Amino acid sequence: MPLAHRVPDLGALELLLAVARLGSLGAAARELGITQPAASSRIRAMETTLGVALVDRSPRGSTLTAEGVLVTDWARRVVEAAEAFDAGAQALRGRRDSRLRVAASMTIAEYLLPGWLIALRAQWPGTAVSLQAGNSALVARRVLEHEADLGFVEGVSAPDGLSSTVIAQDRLVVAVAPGHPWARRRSPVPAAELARTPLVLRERGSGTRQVLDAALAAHGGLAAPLLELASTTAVKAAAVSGAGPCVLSELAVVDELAGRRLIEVPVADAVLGRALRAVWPTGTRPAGPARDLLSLTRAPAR
Amino acid sequence: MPLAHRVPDLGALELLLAVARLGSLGAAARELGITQPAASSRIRAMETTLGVALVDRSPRGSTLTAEGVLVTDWARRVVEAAEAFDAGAQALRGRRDSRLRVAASMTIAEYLLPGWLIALRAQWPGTAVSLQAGNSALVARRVLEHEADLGFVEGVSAPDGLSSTVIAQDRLVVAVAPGHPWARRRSPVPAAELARTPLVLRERGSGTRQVLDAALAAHGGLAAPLLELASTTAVKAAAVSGAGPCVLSELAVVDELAGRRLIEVPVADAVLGRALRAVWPTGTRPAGPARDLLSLTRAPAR
DNA sequence: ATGAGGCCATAAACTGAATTTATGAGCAGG
DNA sequence: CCTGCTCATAAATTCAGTTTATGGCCTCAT
Repeated sequence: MPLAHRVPDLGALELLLAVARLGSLGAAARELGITQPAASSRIRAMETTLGVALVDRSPRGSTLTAEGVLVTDWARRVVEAAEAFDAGAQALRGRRDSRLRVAASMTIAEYLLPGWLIALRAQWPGTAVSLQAGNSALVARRVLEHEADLGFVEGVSAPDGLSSTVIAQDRLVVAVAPGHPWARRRSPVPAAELARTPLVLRERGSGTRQVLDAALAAHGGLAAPLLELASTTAVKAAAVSGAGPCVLSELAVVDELAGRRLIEVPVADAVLGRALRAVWPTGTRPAGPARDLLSLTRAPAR
Repeated sequence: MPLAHRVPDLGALELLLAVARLGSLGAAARELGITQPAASSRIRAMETTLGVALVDRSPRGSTLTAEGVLVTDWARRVVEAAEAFDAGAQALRGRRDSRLRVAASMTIAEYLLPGWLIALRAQWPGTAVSLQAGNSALVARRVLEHEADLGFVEGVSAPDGLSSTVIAQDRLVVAVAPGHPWARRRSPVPAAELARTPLVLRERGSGTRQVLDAALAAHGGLAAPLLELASTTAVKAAAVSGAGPCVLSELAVVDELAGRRLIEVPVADAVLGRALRAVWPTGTRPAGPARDLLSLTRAPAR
């Protein structure tokens, strides 16, 4: 039952990617700092547990089989997720003495920041980053007190005393399980109907909840929630299992929408957009590493 | 340097998710079939290597710390990628005697199929699936010869002798590295300019190349390629490192676009869309597991 | 209050898997 | 025909994760 027994470990997946890239077991082994027999043995172990030949070995190198190409592509996605984990974890560990101290809202820290950190590392290696995640008020305070060099918040406007630039546009999405009646609607749901429908929501006080409250105030205000849950994950899980419609940041549900575990329900007459902003103390322009990071996050025309 | 030493293994990540969900080390251990001290030790090891406390332990259970929530969310993405890997790998191993034999083009097998398989497993557990990946001609042949119950191809029209339904709309995307002049263009690139620009492409004969050839035939035809590479991955890598513009399926570059390693360049006057189709022998309607899978893949209005 | 039952931590022995060292065999190219 | 690359095999070693066994802490119910 546990996944870990059926999926090769990260080291083996990384090795497979190196073999694919370098075309040789031995070269891949050298790159990863292990010996060639170890690499040979790991690849072989992988092939036996998967039941598929992955590489064609020859006296002048190894190339992937057709199945190997596919497996390698799937492996790449696992390794990329692990890289994002690593980038985030390093920032979380890095503390006060870091060259770049970042404070970010949960949503941004969770979905966007790891990617930025990977890009930052690629472009300016050696930048030590520390991350503090929390709500908008915490981010604002850290930046104002110069405990953070750069902050990231989602919200309609920037907190007092802070300059900001919009780096992306987020959007709240109404989503339901595929079996829900709204999943088959052709026309958008009127905001008033959304307002009077019991929803699966985060608890009062979350940023998402506040935006939703404001957007539906003109349409009669939010009905009593169907469920009030403490985390984005719990809200998603409830909605996927059919509890009812949920409202979450687009960033939080892209995967579920792509995998059709949730279906987006268009809404009419309500503005559910919100800006994602980088913020810094008014007066001081971001410089050094903060400026580098900012340049990576600027949203293009999309 | 190797990633595997800094990122906890999949078992530990899975354990962390179970702890988050169940609120207890012991309960999580039971679910994963290990003993409580083992779970305690793994979580502790994780905390020391990450340098961050992840769970608040108490005599009546364990809850995640603020950092723990973030780490768990990042871990979830790794585990989800591993689940996709597992689903794909199982289908690759499953052979002739499977209840559902699928043939799919590389792009679909790589990006879409694992998600479908996970959904299929969730909704109809115990369906044994076998997967054969290859080009359109191979998929068509397997389906015609009843070696596969269902096929998935990308292309303008369905192969002869096969019925089909469009399950999604794919699109070829022109993308460049952020430093490329086209990345800062405000106006779309005219098709004629694209046609006379040397591009980074897959080798002649690939589906992507064929669609591009057809689309640009009316605009002077493709210029000699800047680079001709054998795999989608190689094309992406070349484009990311600034070799020049590449043209790839939208599915292949969503991650790079989201992480701003590549920038999409809009193109005027050229139709770069193509349908993704499920195909089956004319006459026989998909039934049983094939029908179940088909129902999962039908594209909604998006 | 006091015992029962949940939770987690610690210690020591065990097990097994991954690794290294050492070696051999096949193929290309000077 | 030797040199240098490739990968495979075998045996010894090392190390990490696990289990078994125990103890402490807290809450709840008697």
